[in-house]
Amino acid sequence: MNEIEVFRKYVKESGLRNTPEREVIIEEIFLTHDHFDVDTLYLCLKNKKCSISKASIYRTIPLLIESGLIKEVFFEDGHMHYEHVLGHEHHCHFRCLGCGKIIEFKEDEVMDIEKKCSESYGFEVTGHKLELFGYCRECLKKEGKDRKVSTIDRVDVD
Amino acid sequence: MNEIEVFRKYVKESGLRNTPEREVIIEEIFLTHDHFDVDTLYLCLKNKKCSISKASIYRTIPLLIESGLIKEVFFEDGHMHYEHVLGHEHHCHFRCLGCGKIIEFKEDEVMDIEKKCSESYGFEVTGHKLELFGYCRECLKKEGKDRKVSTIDRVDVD
DNA sequence: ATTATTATTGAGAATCTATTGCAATAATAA
DNA sequence: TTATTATTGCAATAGATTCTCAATAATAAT
Ligand SMILES: [Mn+2]
Ligand SMILES: [Mn+2]
Ligand SMILES: [Zn+2]
Ligand SMILES: [Zn+2]
Repeated sequence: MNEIEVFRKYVKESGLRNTPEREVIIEEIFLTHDHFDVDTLYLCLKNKKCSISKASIYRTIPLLIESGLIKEVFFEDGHMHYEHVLGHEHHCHFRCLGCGKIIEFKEDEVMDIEKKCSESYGFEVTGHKLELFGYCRECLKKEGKDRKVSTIDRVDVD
Repeated sequence: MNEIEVFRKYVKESGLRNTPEREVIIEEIFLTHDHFDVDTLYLCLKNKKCSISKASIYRTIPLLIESGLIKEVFFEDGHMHYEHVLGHEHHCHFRCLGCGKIIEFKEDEVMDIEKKCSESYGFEVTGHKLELFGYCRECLKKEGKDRKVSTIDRVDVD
């Protein structure tokens, strides 16, 4: 089931109505794997001549979250940033405090924490959000700082 | 060094000036361990007759973050929520999607992830934010759901 | 197909959060 | 005590999101 089919199913089951505007929004969001915010999405569609009002975009976002197509990633510069979920493996985010860059990385150990938390507190954990802060390799080089822990030059994990 | 002393030191070293307004804000923030937002802080001080303008509160928040006294915790209901840091052990947050409750818990394993991330990518990791989502014990009981993983009734961890 | 029902749209107004300009005030240094 | 200038409070502003409402169109019923 692709993103459009998922949304159609969700819409039907929720007693809502599907519209071309919503499908255009979904298609644009799933075109790239980048993080996005309402304004860039709005301008992007405007440039492609398939302009959709901001109100409709704002009204569609909660539906896309509810249907599991997108999720909130981080709040920055006064507004929320999102990413699509379907077909995009779960990952964490590293934010460089030097250059502002966001770097994605995969990390399974958080699942252990989830499990431990379930067992210990009786929670049902359905998801998580992990963000690391610090300085990226480029910023460390630029400032001539040394990395704290290691000097190995690997990029692969797991 | 308590929070006021830390702030005085920070202010001096940064070439800023300390003011009674700022100390009132800090004292209020360190009165309880609760999460807070600008508006509740403002109203709280207003009720205590030590009213301080919202502009000053907004202008003080970045200084408190910079000096390491508070940090951002989560963005909810259209605005940021904070907590004080000094004298408050680092912890993660579990958010119940049922009742909205935020539950704090301690978790050391994230440090391993930080370390692994440093070593693998050459980042200098200075901090993290981990949030788990799901349903708390009370909400699970209310809905008659069963917990996924365990039925043990412990609350202590580590 | 036609009609009825009502969710959705777009435009702009309204609301809410956060920032900024400015004159008065007050913290620090000389 | 005086000079310097950061800070304050207030009001204006900017920016993000929600809301109002009339027109439109998706779905269900006929
Ligand atoms: Mn991402
Ligand atoms: Mn907390
Ligand atoms: Zn960087
Ligand atoms: Zn709950």
